[in-house]
Amino acid sequence: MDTEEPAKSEPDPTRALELLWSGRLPKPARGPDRGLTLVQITTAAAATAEADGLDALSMRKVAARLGVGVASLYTYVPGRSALLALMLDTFIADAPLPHTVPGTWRAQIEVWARADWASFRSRPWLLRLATVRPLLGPNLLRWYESALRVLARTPLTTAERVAAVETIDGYVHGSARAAVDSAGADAAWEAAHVRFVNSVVDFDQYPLWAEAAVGGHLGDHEAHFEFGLRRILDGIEAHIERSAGPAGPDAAADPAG
Amino acid sequence: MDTEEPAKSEPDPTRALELLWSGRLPKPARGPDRGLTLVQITTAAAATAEADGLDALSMRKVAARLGVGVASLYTYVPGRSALLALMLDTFIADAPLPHTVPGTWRAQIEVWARADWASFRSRPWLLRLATVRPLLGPNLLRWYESALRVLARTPLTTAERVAAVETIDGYVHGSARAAVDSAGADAAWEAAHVRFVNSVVDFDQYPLWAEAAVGGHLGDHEAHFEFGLRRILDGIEAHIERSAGPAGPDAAADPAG
DNA sequence: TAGAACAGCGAATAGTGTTCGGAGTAATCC
DNA sequence: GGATTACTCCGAACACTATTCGCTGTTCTA
Repeated sequence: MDTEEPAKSEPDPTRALELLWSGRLPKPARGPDRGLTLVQITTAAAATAEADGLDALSMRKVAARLGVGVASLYTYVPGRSALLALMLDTFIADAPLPHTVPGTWRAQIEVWARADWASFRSRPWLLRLATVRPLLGPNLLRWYESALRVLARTPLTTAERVAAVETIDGYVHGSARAAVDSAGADAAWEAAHVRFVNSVVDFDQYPLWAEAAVGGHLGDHEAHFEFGLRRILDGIEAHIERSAGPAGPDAAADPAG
Repeated sequence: MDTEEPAKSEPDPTRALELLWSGRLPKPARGPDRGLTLVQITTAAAATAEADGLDALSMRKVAARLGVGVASLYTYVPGRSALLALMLDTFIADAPLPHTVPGTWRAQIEVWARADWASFRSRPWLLRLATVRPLLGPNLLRWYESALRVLARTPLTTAERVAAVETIDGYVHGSARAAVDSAGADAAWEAAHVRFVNSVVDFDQYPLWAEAAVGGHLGDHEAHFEFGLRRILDGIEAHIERSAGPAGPDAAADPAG
């Protein structure tokens, strides 16, 4: 068990933001050309995270992978935090833009939620990056606009659209986190955990939990996710229908766009 | 920006679990009595987390607060991870047990969700601890059983009850995380962030986002949380009513207990 | 050709979790 | 009572981490 905090309150996010939005390093006016590009660095960092986990992503390892000294990395990127922000904005671009998906608003949200879920499950490090006060990069902003656009097809107010996006996003993050954490467990660790709990817990005192455990329901994260997603969308849909009123058109039937 | 991984795959969680479930240290058969209790250590750790954040919770600082050497701490607790697990199970006990709340199942869930939300907002470190594959301690198990008991008042199946608990829990965690992250931002940092984004982003390209931003909707986490909670509960309620069938009794009207 | 501006980086600083080995203490055994 | 044993406590060390300083060498400009 181990956790971490958001940014060490870096004094100024400006340099990181400039990197994020320009996407490349300015060519030096004097002196030798730069030996690396931002893309190379971001890719190397992602590869390290993929291989060893985000925790083991140290500046030294990234530098080593790139064949440069650690201190050189700091001439490209202001620090580890900025590098993580670059990774997030780069790989978030893989997610499809919700408003380009065909179908009703509901179908669009389903695709978006499942795509994010799948992405977070296959790249746990991305989930961690996405859930700690991200710097607003161009790809994240593009995605957010697209998500709002999906909900703009409904009669929801601006405030409600934002709330709906945050609701779905929060839900996907929260349940992906639960799934990823339990999937990331070491098998031996998990076995020892289960053995201990079985040996020490009086099952009669926790009958419902015991029933769920023996039924194998406690670890079925895929099913939990789908169940919850459906409930949330049902709830939003009911709210939309109420908002539109019985006379209003069903916005869900609008063509995609 | 900064994140962290779950456990460094400790070889064996057994010692930590024993501590969690016994709640106290065995009296030594030989040698001097122990100078500290588990409660003292957990309290000191929580105080450190409260003061400096979870990131700054180092074994050295906890030891210093207790007036002992660092190495001594390791004779009480197998490591930092175990200490964090103890903190979680200790402070989770503050949450009310859902099934003891008066009212319908829906009222019970609302209390539980809001209590957790409030608890996470006031203790950001608890949220982090709760969202990284927690060791199952006695208080966490008690809470989970209680949550299942709330849903056992409805005609949901066992699998659905678990899914509903996970849905609500996932949602609360996910949206609390978003709220906590943005609240924890340094004011100067945030100001620099906003200034940069305003100077660089072409608002016309992101009209919906711009509209939400100027309307002040992007940061209203409390409203987002309430909106989402209502939708989720609406969705669950509709599902329950469908399950019960038009002839079935409305489980929501059952007396508490 | 001198100087400015830069790239790259070795070494140092200040931290981290954890372990090792020894000193002191108290109960037990002979 | 004296020796043994099991224990607590902890200073120092190990192997890491992010970040910064100051130096070397390169390239462009005046």
